[in-house]
Amino acid sequence: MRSSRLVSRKHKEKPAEAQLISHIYLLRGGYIRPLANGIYSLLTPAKRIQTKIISIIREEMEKIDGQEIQMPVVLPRELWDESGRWNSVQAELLRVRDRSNHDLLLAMTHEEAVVALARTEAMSYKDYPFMLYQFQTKFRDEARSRGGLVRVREFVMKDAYSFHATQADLDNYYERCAKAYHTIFRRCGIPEVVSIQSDSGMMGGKVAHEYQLLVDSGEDKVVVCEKCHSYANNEVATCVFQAQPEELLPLEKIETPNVKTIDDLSRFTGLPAEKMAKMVFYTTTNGETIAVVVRGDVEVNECKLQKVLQSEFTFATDEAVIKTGAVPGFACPINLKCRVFTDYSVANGYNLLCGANQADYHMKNFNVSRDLPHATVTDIASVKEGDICPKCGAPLTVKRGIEVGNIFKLGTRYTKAMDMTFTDEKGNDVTPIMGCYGIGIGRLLASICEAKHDEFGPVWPLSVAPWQVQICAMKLDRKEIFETAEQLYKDLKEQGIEVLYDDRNLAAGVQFAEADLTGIPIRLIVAPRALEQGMIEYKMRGTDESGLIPVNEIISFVREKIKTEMEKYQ
RNA sequence: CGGAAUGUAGCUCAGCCUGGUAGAGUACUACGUUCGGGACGUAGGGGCCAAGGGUUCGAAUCCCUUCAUUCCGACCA
Repeated sequence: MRSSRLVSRKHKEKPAEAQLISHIYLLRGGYIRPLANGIYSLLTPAKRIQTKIISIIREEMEKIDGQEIQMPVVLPRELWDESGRWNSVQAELLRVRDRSNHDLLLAMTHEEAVVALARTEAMSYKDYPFMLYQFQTKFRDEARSRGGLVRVREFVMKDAYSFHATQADLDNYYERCAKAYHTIFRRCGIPEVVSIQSDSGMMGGKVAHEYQLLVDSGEDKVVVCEKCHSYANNEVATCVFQAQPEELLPLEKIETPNVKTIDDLSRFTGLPAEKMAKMVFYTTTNGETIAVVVRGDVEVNECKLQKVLQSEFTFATDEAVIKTGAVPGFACPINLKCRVFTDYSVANGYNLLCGANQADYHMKNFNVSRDLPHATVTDIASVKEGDICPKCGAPLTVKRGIEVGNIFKLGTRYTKAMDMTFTDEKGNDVTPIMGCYGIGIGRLLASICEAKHDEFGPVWPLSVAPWQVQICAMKLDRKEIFETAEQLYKDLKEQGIEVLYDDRNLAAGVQFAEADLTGIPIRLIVAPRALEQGMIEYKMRGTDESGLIPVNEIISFVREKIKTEMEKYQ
C-alpha cells in the first residue's frame, strides 16, 4: 500500500470527544470515524487489524473443533418470544418493523438463532457434541456508549455456542475453550489478559468467566488477590469479615441528637465504622420494601442483591421506610414489618452500634445471633481495597479492567425454553446442554492499543499489525532514493510481505510522526547518508532496536525478522 | 434515565459577559525555500456560528424550545 493512496487522514491534535488513549489514537491515526453515537466506520488500517484478529480467533476455534457458520443480524420476534427475551430484555434490544408490520429485532446475541438452527440439525446423540461459531455484527442499544471502540452500539463479535449431551462433556469442553481463549489473547499480543469469575447476568446459567485486560482505563472493577492470584469481578467477588469474638453485652439505648449518617455517628461516638451496622432500604419492582443490613464501612453490592431478590429495585422513599416501622436515619433491623437481609459482615460482628428506631437515639451492643435469631444472612457486600481474601487471607486489591471476552455455561436455559431435544441411545428425548463463548473484536482491537502504546501512538504486535513493514523514504525527489525505495517496495510485496510505503516526499518529522501513529512494527528508512554506504536503516517500533543493513540483504533480513518476531505470538 | 458541561472552518479553539456584516492555528490548493522527529514564506479556497422560535432597527452574542456530543452516576451479554 502506498501512503499517497491510503484514505486515512492523520490528526496532530487530540480530538475533543476522546478521553481513552485507544480512542484518541484510533481517531488521530485514521483508524475509525464516528457516524453516530457508538457507531463507527473502520478505515483500512483498523479493518486490516480486525481481519488479522479474526484469523487468529478462527484458527483457535477450528483447533477446538468449531464449525464456522453465519446467522442473520435481523431476527423475527417469535424466536425471542420462545426464550422470553423479547419481553425480558428492555431498551437495549433494538426492535424494528417490516413493511407488513411484522416485529423484528436486531440481534444483540444469537442464542435463540443458534438453537433454532441446531434443533433441526442435531436429532441424535450421535450428532453430539458440536460447536458452532460466527463473526457477526451485533447491535446493542447501550444506554451510554463511550471510549471509542471499547463500548459501542454496533460491533462485530465472535460468538460460539457448544451443545452437549452431558454436563461432564460441557465441563470438559468449557476448559478447552478457556485454554483457547488464553492462546488467542497471547497470539494477539496481550498475554496479560486474566480469566476471572463473573456474573452471568441476563445470559442465564451458573458458571461464567470473563477475560479482563487489567488497565487503569478499564470500566469494570476487578477484585484481585496478589498473593494467591485469584481474580473476581466486583459483581461476584467475596471476602471474609472476621471480628475478634467479644462477650455479648446487653442492648443499651444512647442519645444521639440529629446524628444520622455513619460518618456523623463515628465522629459523635468515636467508634470506627466497622463497629456499626448500617441499614439501607430498597423498593422492588413489585412494590415490596425490603431492608438490608451491612457493616458501617461496607457498601451494598447491588448486583448481588438483585440476585438475592430476583428483582430490580430502587432506593426506598422515606415514606416507604416509615411504613416498615423504621425511623429514617435511626433505623434498627429488629421487629421491622418487612423482609430483612443481613450481610455476613454484620452477622460476624459483635456488639455493633445500630439505630434504635427512635429519632435521635441509637442502640449499643447489637448482635445478630441474639437480636435477629431468624435473620436471613447472605452475601450482599461490595468488596473493597484491603478486605480479606477468602482463599488465602491476604488483603485484596481492586483494579480496573476491560472485558475482552467471556465464557458461560448456559445449561439448558435456551434449549429447554425453545424445546430442543435429541434422542439418546435408549430412545429417550433429552435436552442438550449449552455453553457460549464471546469475544468482541473491536473491543479487543482497542484493548491491544490500550495495552501496547507509547507517547507517540499504538505499538501493534506484529501478529495483528495493519502492515508488517513501513518504508519511510527521505528526500524522495532524489533519483537514487526514489529508485531504491520503489524497488524495495516492489521486492517486499513480491515476497508476500505486507508493506506500507510512504511515497509522499514529506519532511522526515511528519513521516515519522505519522508512522508512529500507524504503529507498524518494522520500519525501513531509505535516506541519503546510509544509502551512500549502500545501507538501509531499520528500526523496530516501540523499542530502541535499530541498525543498518546492506541494500542487497534487506529482503532476507526482513523475512528473518518477521519470522523471529512472530514466534513471540505463537 | 438522573446530574454537569459543550455545540463557531475537515480538526483544535478564540469571539459571547458588554448585540453592529466571521477570527486564529492546523489541515487543504499553488509557487518558492527547507526537510533525520509534526519546518518557513507568499498567495488562495473553505462557515445557514447545531436546529427552530422569540426579543431587537440589527443576534454567533440576550431569552425559550428541541437536537447532538462529552464527562460523572444508574444500567450492561
